[in-house]
Amino acid sequence: MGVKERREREKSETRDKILDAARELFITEGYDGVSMRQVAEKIEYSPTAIYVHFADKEQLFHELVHEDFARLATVFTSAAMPANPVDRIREIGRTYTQFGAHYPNHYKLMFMTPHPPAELDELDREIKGNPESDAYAFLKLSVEQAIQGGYFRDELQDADLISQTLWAAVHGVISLQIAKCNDGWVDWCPFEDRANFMLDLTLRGMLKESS
Amino acid sequence: MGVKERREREKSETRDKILDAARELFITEGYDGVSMRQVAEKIEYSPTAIYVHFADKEQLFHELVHEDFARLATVFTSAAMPANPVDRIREIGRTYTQFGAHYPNHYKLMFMTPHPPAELDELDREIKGNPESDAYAFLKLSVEQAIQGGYFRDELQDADLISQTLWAAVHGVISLQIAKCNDGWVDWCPFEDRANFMLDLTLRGMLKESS
DNA sequence: TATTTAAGTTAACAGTGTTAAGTTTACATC
DNA sequence: GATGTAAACTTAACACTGTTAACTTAAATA
Repeated sequence: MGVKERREREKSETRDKILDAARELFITEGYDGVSMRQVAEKIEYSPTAIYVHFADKEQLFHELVHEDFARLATVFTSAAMPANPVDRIREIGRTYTQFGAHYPNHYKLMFMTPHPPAELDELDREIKGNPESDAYAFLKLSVEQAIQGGYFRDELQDADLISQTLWAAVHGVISLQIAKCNDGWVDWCPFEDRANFMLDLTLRGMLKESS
Repeated sequence: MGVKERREREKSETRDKILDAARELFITEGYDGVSMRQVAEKIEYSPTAIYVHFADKEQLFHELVHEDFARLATVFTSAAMPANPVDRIREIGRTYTQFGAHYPNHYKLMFMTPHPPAELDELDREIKGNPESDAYAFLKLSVEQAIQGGYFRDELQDADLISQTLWAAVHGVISLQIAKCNDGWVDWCPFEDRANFMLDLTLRGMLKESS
């Protein structure tokens, strides 16, 4: 009676093939630069075969985004993260920055492209809020520890507000870099300088002592 | 001999009609949500008539972006801007935030969509660097005044780095709001709170006295 | 009046995401 | 072993996209 299992395994294998091909293309070519036909050709299936596994292009993309959210969270938890919460926040920022600089198309898909609401499924609800699989939750945990450790000024108590603002700060540097790196209007400072300065600035704005 | 002038005027009139129609559609529907045929229908021309005035969709979009850059700069200079450079920087941030919150699709086009390099033409070079028509130049001027006024910590001397980081900070809040406002993963704090906190944080990180 | 110029149109091409209908193939049941 | 069923996959097609080439039209010039 292992037939059903094998069939499911086979199905999820081609599903994964689609995901892998799509990821590779999306990363290099961007969302609009990739067609369903290209994805199909890469795995030597007909274009419509994809629709057996995914409702549409949007959902295929969504699936990848979720996978890579989780992967980013893994990097956060696995990497040698400092014990000190403030140092850890800084390290999260650095990791996040590198992720964005390294995979700009990927980053664009994940954080710069508005998606329709897209309800959370069962798996999502399991991941959400878990610091080991949810990057935002990991950041928030570190912020909470920094608050409890008395590192931040006393009036700063809202871990969500602080986390979201830190995130936005680093995201601002990355996304501006991706969207505007070669427009002629602004003479950009080196990306790394901007990223470092942003982290210094926001952390200094929150820390108790201006050592 | 005013024939040539009249013809040019007529041509630029239909050109403007195209721009106005395109703007209205782009703002509400976004770049990908608008087709050349829709723009054409709105002004009751054939789709290909647009190509007499613009090389392609990209350039039509580009033209709008430049116009609105200039318009934003006008708001900056015309509005009652505080004389104190730090207060002015704060006000610039507020104005910019409102612009983004009010015209998200517009903002997306201007600051969240990567464009090809697109060389500057004559008009562009005239605008660039002029605080009255170039929003970035206006911000940078205020930052320079804040540096010279001794408001910032002494090691902060690079007006470009500071301006770009301030811009990135506010941009981070706005763009994250636009791209991720209704994803289920993060329980977002109110947008205004995040924007205000970001301005407080970055300015506090730069100011001399932590009053 | 004939010629030129250029704005605007029609028809078409190659591409897109997606759907409906048909095929194939492997399993389950009689 | 023949028959029925389910589901992965394909073929053909639809309605759309941005864009080009060839044509029309109308006005200004010579």
